[in-house]
Amino acid sequence: MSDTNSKQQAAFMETLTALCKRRGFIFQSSEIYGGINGFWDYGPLGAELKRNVRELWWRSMTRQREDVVGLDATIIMHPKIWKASGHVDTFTDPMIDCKTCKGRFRADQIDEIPCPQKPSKCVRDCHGEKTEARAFNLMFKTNVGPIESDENVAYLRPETAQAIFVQFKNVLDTSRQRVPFGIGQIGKAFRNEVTPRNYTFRSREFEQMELEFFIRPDEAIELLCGRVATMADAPDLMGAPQPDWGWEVWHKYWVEQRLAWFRSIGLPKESLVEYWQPKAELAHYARACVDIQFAFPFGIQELEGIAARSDFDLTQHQTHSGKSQEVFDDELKAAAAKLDEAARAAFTETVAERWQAAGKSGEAARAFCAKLFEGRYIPHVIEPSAGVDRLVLALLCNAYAEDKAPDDKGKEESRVVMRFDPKVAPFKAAVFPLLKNKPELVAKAREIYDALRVRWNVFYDESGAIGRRYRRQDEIGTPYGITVDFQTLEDGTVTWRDRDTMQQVRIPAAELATRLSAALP
RNA sequence: GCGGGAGUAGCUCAGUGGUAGAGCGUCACGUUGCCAACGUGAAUGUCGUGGGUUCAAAUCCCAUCUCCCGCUCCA
Repeated sequence: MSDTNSKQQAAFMETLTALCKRRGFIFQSSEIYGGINGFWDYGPLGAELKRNVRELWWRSMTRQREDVVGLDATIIMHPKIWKASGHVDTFTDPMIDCKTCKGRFRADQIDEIPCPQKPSKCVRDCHGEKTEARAFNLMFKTNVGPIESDENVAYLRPETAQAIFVQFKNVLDTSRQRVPFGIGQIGKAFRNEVTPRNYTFRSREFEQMELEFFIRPDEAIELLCGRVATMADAPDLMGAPQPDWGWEVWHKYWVEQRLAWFRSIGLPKESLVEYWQPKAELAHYARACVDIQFAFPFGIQELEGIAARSDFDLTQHQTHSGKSQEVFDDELKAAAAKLDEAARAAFTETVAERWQAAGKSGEAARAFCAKLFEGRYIPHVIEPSAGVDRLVLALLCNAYAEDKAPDDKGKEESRVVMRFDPKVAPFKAAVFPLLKNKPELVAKAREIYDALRVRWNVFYDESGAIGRRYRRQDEIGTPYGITVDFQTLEDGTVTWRDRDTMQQVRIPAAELATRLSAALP
């Protein structure tokens, strides 16, 4: 990024943050006490915008799908969950900083790690000036109960995913779902980031919208369908999921579904990047991970990660809790029952060879196959996990526009307009009486306003010249303006003004609800 | 964590030791027959916070918080 670009982009972010504050989208948390780093509040308009995003996600991911159900779990959970997930071990190590070379090292490894400046010596023995070992933990810590002790330490969840995994069995038992199916959740998560940066993009308290979609292991699909469909079969990813889809197809399916959703709420196709993490970048348990990225002014950054996590998470929780996370699949058992002894042995050996080629144990493969023949397995999972706050920020960045508009004398003036998709816009419409000092206009406008606000978030404004009121709504992204004038009193029509084109048409007031419904499916 | 810059009205900013300001915005009243019109009036500041120097601090010093930029970090 060039220096000039970098300055322009910083200036853009300053303009945007100023607008967000001035109009009540986003405030710094605890501002009157000097603020607190990495925490942000949503003002009246931001709260509406964010709520719309959550509602649209929830609707498309759970209510409009037969195969996904919802969950709303607690933020504080049993600390063993974070042990099982790997978060405690990875993030509670005491760390030592070297003031000389600026390196940061795990305290238990300073005898092994060579000094970056003088590799012949280990970090312990090098000349660098080092800090005391300090606890370095990205999880927020608290105590359950009023007494602070090591016995009752708990953590604020650093991700919402684990709650879904640990309630997997309860949801399966009560929701009448069967694999493949998903559990969706929206909720707060907390990470004690080293450097919160880029406005709300990386915050210490943030909200996630996550789906854990549980699928059969490929080997089970092979038993059921005879073969496993892959991307080479060119499956229809926007159509209905098929029983022979393996993890690869399911993973790509969710990438496509999610991209389509982002476009549906107003992010243009060209602003979105599908980034496939190279093998070396993947976490050890992940088979594939795609980041859906957005071209923010400060760089191309992740909005959502879609990971194929195999059976890692449920297996971890089965091991740590001692509670089986296996499902029973009677279709699978029936399919296996049709195989004779020799066919089963052949299948088992094929799987064992495949696993061994991938560096896993043949013994484990044989045990796994024996379970499969009984209809039992631990489901694999595809995880589309999105950040609500960074998506709201993307919508704000994407919506901001300055264009030229004529004033009342026909002179060109610059206009700030937030081009939100109507579905996410905080206010869907604004209702104005043309003149405030004409009681009959005010009464009619208020009548229309009262009728519309039953269904939509609608704004009423009577102060100032009409053009000024239009511009105020442009700046907060209200897509439609409805103006009551003298003709309204005669024939019941109003003017309907479009935010983006500034065109006006006369329509009967009775059609307003139909118009709004059409724009807000 | 390191280095640099910044913090004064809701926003953008001026003010370098001596009465805290401007533009825009907001609110009220009047005016106004469709794109930031006009008139009159009003509100809003412990000058980021805490301490120090001084007769006197927005201004000088120290500490601290927050924001921005560049490194570093980011399961």
